[in-house]
Amino acid sequence: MVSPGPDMTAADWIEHFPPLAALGQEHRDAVLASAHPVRLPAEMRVFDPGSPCSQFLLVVDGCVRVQMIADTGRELVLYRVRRGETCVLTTSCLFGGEVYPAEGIVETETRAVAIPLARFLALIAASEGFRRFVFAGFGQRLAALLATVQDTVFHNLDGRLARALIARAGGGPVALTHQALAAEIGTAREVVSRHLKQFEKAGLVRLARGRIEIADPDRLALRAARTE
Amino acid sequence: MVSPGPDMTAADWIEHFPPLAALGQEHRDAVLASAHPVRLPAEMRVFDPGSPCSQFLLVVDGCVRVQMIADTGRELVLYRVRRGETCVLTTSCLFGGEVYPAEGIVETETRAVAIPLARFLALIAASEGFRRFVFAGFGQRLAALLATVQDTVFHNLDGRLARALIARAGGGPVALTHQALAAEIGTAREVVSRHLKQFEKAGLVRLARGRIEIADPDRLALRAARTE
DNA sequence: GCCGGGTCCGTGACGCAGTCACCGAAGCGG
DNA sequence: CCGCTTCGGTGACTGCGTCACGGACCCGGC
Repeated sequence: MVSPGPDMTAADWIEHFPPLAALGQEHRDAVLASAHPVRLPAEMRVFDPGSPCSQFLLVVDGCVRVQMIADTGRELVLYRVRRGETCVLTTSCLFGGEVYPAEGIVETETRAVAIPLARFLALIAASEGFRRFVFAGFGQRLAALLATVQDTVFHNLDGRLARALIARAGGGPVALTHQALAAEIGTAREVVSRHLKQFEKAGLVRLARGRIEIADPDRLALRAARTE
Repeated sequence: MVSPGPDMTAADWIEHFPPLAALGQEHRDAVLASAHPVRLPAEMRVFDPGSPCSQFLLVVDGCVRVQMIADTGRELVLYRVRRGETCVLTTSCLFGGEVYPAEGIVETETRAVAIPLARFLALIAASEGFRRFVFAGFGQRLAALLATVQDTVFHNLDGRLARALIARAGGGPVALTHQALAAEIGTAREVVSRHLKQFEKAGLVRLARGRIEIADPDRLALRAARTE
């Protein structure tokens, strides 16, 4: 599933990865000795529900999307792992000896450093800096994850859709399908289509096949702020 | 918020708490030196959304319920912390320096050992056994938490209610209000009332004010198994 | 060109779930 | 016995998810 990239060594990557660069020479050497640099192409499935988890992953560059999938096919994006971040589920599964409860998909080509479990545990034991890095990121991502869950369970679609639109299309018109938005907020494609049509009628967005453009950012932000 | 119990010393409690008993003499002494035994009365709010988190908590005996609350008043029980367990949110907040994103309510009088952050970090650094205990429990609880979330987001009420009934009333008739069941599965009281009435008509349960009794465990279990 | 298949979107009908407003019934303390 | 509080029941309405289907667009091959 995971293979070394052809053009960079572990040392190259780690040198460009701030959290590890701050580790201190001794532990950096330890990581260098056992870490595998990996290159993950876009669209690749990094893990599925039920996959065992055997190595710690630091994302150096790129973006991995982590989502749950229902039997019916409905999806819900939990979070994304970006440059300098780690995956809370991976860490948790490593520690608990569990299998993944969700799936991970590479969104844009990703470079990462994989650290085998034994080496990871040794680093945790040896380096306070490494512990701090792992656990602080961990706590922050879990908090964000719970906020997502709370939003999905308790808040209505209008606001959730507006927030997802701003997150995905806030920087200008962007390729984005109704299905992708539906997965983002855990609902069905038809529902998103209907709401988007309302937004368009209200002059908030402009729609084209496979593209969405925010027409009135201020008023859309107003909708996004209402969390009922 | 948290005060020492009057009748037991930290040593007494730790001696009766298997995970700590397995720590080895040296680290047990370290815990003894800084841990506070606490006694939490039923109904007490241990923490609220926004509370800072400054100490690690091991539950020696009793039960603490952890739940999210929406602005509208709707609730969702995330998990319970029982004998020998720790709270995944507490651990996560400690590591990440976050505030609690949920609230904790004591269900039955609870005894616990509180370990201040500094001592907790020292133990994590020093003892592999303690690390294993903390992180293994941690991973398992996070997995269970995500399963709860998935259930709430993707599955219909019938099955969720049946499962909640079995979990709460499976051991015989029990004091249990519709409101409590609604909070358990993250819905509204009226909805639970209507479904329970259906269950009663179907001969699955017997209802009385403030009490619910399972009349036909086998057929109720069938409903609980259907996760659509 | 134009034809065919795949992806994306629109829509109506329907059923389940959440909300609101209100009421009655059961327990409990004075 | 009365009044208060908690608990449960109900109808009307809205929002959302599901199903079924069809049309629109895109991109390849011919």
